[in-house]
Amino acid sequence: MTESGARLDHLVSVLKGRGYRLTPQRKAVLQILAASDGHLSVEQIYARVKKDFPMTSLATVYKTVTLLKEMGEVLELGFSDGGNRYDGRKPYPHPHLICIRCRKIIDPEVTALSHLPQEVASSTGYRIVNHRLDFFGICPECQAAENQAGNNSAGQAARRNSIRRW
Amino acid sequence: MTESGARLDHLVSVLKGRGYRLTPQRKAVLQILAASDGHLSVEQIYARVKKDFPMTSLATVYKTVTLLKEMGEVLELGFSDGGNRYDGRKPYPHPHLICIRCRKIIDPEVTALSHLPQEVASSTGYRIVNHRLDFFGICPECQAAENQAGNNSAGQAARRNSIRRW
DNA sequence: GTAGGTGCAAATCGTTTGCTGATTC
DNA sequence: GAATCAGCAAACGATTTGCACCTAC
Repeated sequence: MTESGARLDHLVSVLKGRGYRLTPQRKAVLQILAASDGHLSVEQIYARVKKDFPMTSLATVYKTVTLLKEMGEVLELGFSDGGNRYDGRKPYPHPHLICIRCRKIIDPEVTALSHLPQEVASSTGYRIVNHRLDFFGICPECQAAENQAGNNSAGQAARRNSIRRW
Repeated sequence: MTESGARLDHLVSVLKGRGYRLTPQRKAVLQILAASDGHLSVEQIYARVKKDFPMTSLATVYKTVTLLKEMGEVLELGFSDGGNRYDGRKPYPHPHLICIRCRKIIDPEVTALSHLPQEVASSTGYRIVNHRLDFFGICPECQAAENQAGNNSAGQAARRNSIRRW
């Protein structure tokens, strides 16, 4: 069985185990989340679901994603500008690396972080339940594009206009 | 001179140095940011500004905070549920510890993190320009409150209802 | 005097919700 | 056959914006 197939089976069993119904729309969302690279927006999920179920509504996608999030089977990467992303394959805290130009997100390997929550808990008395580590930068492709644009004013304007919040 | 006084002078000089006018409303926002604990919401800033300038509008507070953010003099802690906070004293990346019950935010001491951006840059080819590390947990006060509430159903309902997104 | 800033209200946009008819189990 | 779910459209809430008037310089 494929990795995404196993993940899909798990999601289905968790859903049914809690007494939720497996509608075609939900199954489509689960499939997409199980097979994704882990950084989909709701709009992206919606677009892919509609290929199979054109009458699916955006609200249903939101409801399903929220349901999975509450069950701990999807990790929400929330951003204040509304560009939220969802990871249905690794629904536990892990570092992310986000390109501020093209919004691509990857999972970098970062060493020796597992002790940090315990360290913070010990020094502050807080009970740590979650954490998040994001790096923001410019991916190699966007760096190349910027270099190619050179120092002409059009390139500078493009760079100015691509500044985003995070 | 006090620390917040020095910080205020710095903010004023940066603003004027870039040709921006120092209006009473802006000065009030700068004072509050310079004197704050570093984790104010826009609404909190607005409420404090209005004590001195009751006719100040929320839009002006937003504009001033955005201006300072673009100048790199305020750190925005954006959250996807809209509860954004602003730090006018330490406008550079540093870890935060957020209570998911009362929303209190403190700056924990976390060791040996400065090498991480370089490590990620080396292994991925990204040019890292920013990063963010947040810990989410329950502060000692809220832990005590939950223990006092005990295992009665009212306490459990209170805990259920206080779950927030992050 | 004038460019820039303020206040107001309306617009924006991702997300949530109320409701009615349809569907899973 | 019910309780749950989907679709729709309206509501929501933080933030942004257009515009007419005002004011710091």
